[in-house]
Amino acid sequence: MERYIDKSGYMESEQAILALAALAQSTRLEVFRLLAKHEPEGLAAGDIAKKLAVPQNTMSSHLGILSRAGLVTARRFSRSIVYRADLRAFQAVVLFMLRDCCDGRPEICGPLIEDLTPCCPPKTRRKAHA
Amino acid sequence: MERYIDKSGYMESEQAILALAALAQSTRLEVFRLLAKHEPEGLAAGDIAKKLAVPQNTMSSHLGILSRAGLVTARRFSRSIVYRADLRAFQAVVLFMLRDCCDGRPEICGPLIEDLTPCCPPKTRRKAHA
DNA sequence: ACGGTATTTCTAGAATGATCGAAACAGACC
DNA sequence: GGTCTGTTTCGATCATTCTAGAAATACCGT
Repeated sequence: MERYIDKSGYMESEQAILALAALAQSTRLEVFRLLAKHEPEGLAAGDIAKKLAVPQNTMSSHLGILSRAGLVTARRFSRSIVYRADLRAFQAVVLFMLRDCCDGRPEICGPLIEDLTPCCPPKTRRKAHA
Repeated sequence: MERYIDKSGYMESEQAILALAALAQSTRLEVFRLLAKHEPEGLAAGDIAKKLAVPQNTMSSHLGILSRAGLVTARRFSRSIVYRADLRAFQAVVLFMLRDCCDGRPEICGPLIEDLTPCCPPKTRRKAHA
């Protein structure tokens, strides 16, 4: 891990790896999807732990990892700490992954982007296939 | 990890975690981006190892992990084994992540998808910011 | 069959990560 | 201050992953 420092664009890559590693764990993946679903209100740490049936301290550790990865934000409301998914950060990771894809030949990855409409097809776009 | 088996949609989640874990490692992330850049021709295992300055056996292990995660495909050409990025599989992971996002309220994650045009803006879309 | 090239499997040591009990910390209410 | 509730930090254990040397496999040319 400390061997790739001299690569150009390393900082961004390091950030992406932090995010991917944070998501590559079942509990944390569920947490992120749960928080994405509960945008923009967010959810308190205890509620997340309860909902996913994980001890509070274990969940706290996971939330810390997601937070350090920049994928969630934490804000205190009196006693509770409300977590929210940072969808912009997630978007940045995806963009990083696809940045130089196909070396600028749209015919390769174009159709890929076509279908990237998860829950809400934007104005001028519609899903092309099943 | 063996505690979350009874969750609905587990198989898909397991697949996503496999992919995310595969990408959450600097060498493998570089490999995937390198292969994405070299679509659709692909690259031989040895060339990948050389390009990223990693021993062949270590690289082979990484390629095996990416392959088992479904993110790359391998095909033999005489002596060489040519690897290719499976961008469809990557797309599936992203779609899984965003599936139920915002619980069906387009105003939340709509703008997110707006900007998801990495290298090749599709027909009716153009990049909105720098 | 032999030698050479390309790649993978085997193996083991070092490093990293997950889990959770127990203790500590922070805020709210009386 | 005392005592709840909500959350995090500490510490220890257990499991997983990274890495690469050495050996094995697969294919090609002669």
